[in-house]
Amino acid sequence: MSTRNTSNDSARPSYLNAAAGTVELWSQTLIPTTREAPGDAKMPSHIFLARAGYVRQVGAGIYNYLPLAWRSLKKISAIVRDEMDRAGASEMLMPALMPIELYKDTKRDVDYGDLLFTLEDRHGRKTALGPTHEEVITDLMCGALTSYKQFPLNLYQIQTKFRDEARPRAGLLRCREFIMKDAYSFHIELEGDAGLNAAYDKMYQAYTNIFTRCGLDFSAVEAEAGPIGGSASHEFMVNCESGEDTILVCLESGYAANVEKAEIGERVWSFDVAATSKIEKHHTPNMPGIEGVAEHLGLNASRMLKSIVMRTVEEEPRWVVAVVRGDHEVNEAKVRDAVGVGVALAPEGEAKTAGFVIGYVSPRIADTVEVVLVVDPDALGEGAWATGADEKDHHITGFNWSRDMESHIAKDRIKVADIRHAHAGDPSPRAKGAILEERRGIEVGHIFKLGTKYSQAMGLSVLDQNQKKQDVIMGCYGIGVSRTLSACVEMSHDDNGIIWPAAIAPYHVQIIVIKPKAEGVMAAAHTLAQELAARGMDVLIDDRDDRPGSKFKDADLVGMPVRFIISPKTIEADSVEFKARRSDGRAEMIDRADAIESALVALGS
RNA sequence: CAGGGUGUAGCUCAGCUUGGUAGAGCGUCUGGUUUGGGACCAGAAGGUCGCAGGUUCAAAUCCUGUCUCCCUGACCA
Repeated sequence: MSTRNTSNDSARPSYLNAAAGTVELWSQTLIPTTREAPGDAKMPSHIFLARAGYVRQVGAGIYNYLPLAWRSLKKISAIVRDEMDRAGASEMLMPALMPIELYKDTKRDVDYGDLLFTLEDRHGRKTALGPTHEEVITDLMCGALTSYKQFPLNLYQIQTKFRDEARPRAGLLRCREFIMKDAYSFHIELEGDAGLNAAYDKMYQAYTNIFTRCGLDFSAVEAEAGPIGGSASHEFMVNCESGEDTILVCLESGYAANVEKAEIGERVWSFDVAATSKIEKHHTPNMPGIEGVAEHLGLNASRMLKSIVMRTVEEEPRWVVAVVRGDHEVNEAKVRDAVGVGVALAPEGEAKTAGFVIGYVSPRIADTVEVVLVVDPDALGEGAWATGADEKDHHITGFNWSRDMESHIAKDRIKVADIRHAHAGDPSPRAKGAILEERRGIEVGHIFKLGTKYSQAMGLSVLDQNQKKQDVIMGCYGIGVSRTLSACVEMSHDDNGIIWPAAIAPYHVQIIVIKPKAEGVMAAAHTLAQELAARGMDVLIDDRDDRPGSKFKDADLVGMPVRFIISPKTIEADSVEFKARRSDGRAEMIDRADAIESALVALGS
C-alpha cells in the first residue's frame, strides 16, 4: 500500500504500489451500489459516492466510510504523509477529546462559538471535541520546547475533527465529523532557512505536490487570513463549477484570490467633480434598504451611496463609516486594513444612541459625529449622488463630494481606499488593463502564517541566542482529506458515475468476469489479476454471478480507471476486453499478451 | 439562528385531504427460463407507519408535544 520509497524505484510511477498490489473479490467486500440516489442528494459527488457504495449517511454531516471510500482515503493520506515527511515534518497524534480550559486563553471557546462540540464528563467537567489543534499543540510546546536550537519544527497529524456546523450539507463536502491533516510549524524568526517564511514556502510546494499527485485540477489562491492581520494565507481550491467558494483570477498576471480577499486594481478618482444639482430631500418611509429607495426615486442603485456604520475593536472604540457605491458590498477585512485596526459592524442600539440613523446614514454624518470616514473610489467621481438624509424615513439626492464635504476634504479627513468586495469585470490588481474573471472552487487546503497569535495568548516563548525572551512564531497548514475525496468526484465524473485519477482510485483495475461459473473463467481472471498485482496495481475482481449489463453499470458507477472483461469468449480467442473508464464507447478486444502493458499505459495517461 | 419541508419495507416513494388496522418499484431469498449495457415468469421473506400523549368503537391518516433529517438564508480557523 505504501507509496513511500518510490524514489528507489524509478521505473515505477508514483500512482502504483511500490510492492505488489492487492487483489480482492467484489463478493467478499461490501460495495452496496444502488440504482437510485437519496432523494435529497443534489451534488454529483454526493449522489455517486452514495450510489456507488462508498458512503452511507449516519446522521447530519456524519458518514460511514465503506471499504471503497476507505481505500481511497488511505491513498490520499499516504500521499499527504509522503510529501509532509519529505518536507521535513514529523507525524504525531493528538487527542480528539480535550478539556475546554485549553481554549480559555485564546478565547476561542467564545470566538469559535457554537462551532465547538462540547460535552460534560461524569464529574461535570466541560470537555470539547477538537475542531482543530492550535491550542493543544501550543500547550504541548509550552512544556516541550525549551531552546531556540530546536527550531524549525514542523509537526502534523491526520485525524478526525469535529465541528458543529450550523448546516452540514452536500454529502462529504461540509460535514460535522471529517478527516483532516493539520500541521503546525514553530520558529524564532520570520526570515532565513529556519524562519516561518521558508517553512510556509515549503508547505506551499508540498501542497502543490500533494494535489498534483492526487490528480486534481486545482488552483492556489490568496486568501483572507482572518483577524490575524498582515500575515499571508493561501487556499488550495479544486477547480469546479459547483464549488462553494468564488475565486477571481487575472489570466494575464496569474493573480488568483478568494473573492473575500481579492484586491481591485487601480481606479481613477477625484473629489474634484463639479456639482450638477442641488440637494433635495425626499420622503422615503420604511426604506432603509438601497433597492427600495432606488426604485422609489427612480434611480439605479449605482447612483446611490451605501454608508455602513462600523466600530473599531480597541480599548476606546472609534466610529467608522464605510461608504461604497449602492450596488457594491463593503468588505470588512479591507476596511480593517484601511483603518489599520480590526473593525466590526456597529451594534445598532449603541450606534443610534451616538446619533446614527441606521438605514439613513450619509457621509454628512461626519459633520455632527466624530467618525473615521473611509470611501471606496467607485463611490466618488459623480456630480450628484443619492444617499441617506441622516434623518428617519428620508433620503437626499444631489449630494456632491467637493461641495458638501469641502471642510473634511480640506482637512484631509476622508480616506479613500479599496474597501469593497471585488467581482468579475473589476480591474486586475497585477496587470494594467486586464480584468478579473470569476471561477468556482472547493477549498481542500489552507495554509496560514499565524505569527505569534497563539504563542502570545498561551505564553509560548523561548530564549534566543542573545538570551532574550521571544514569542514563538507559528504557521499552520490544513488539508481536508475526506473533503478531497468528494471534491475529486465533483471534479471528475460523467453521467454514469465516478472517474477516478489513478493515484487515489480504490483499485487501479476492475476485472469483470462474465459467466464466472463457466469452466476456467475465474481461473483466468485470477491469473490476470496476479500479473497486474505483480506490477503494483490494485485489482478488484467482480466475480458476482450476475448479468453483464448490471455489472457494466456498476463498473461505471464505482469508476476504476482501467477495466478488463473476461468471459468464455475472450478465453477462447486468447484475448481480453479492455476499456479505460475515461474513454467513451465500448470495450475493445486486445491480445491477452498485451493486457498488462495496456493497463500501464492507460493508468499513466 | 430565521423561514419552509420531511419521517411509512434494505433503497426510492405512494397512501393522509374524506379515520376502518399498509402498498408499488427496485433490492433480497426459492424455483425455472435466460445471459454483452441495470432480463422474464412463478412464489416467498421483510414494516409496533420517527417517538410520546390525546380524540375516537376504531388513528399511518385528526389534535398536542417532542425528536430526526433535508432545503433557502445567516454562519463557515
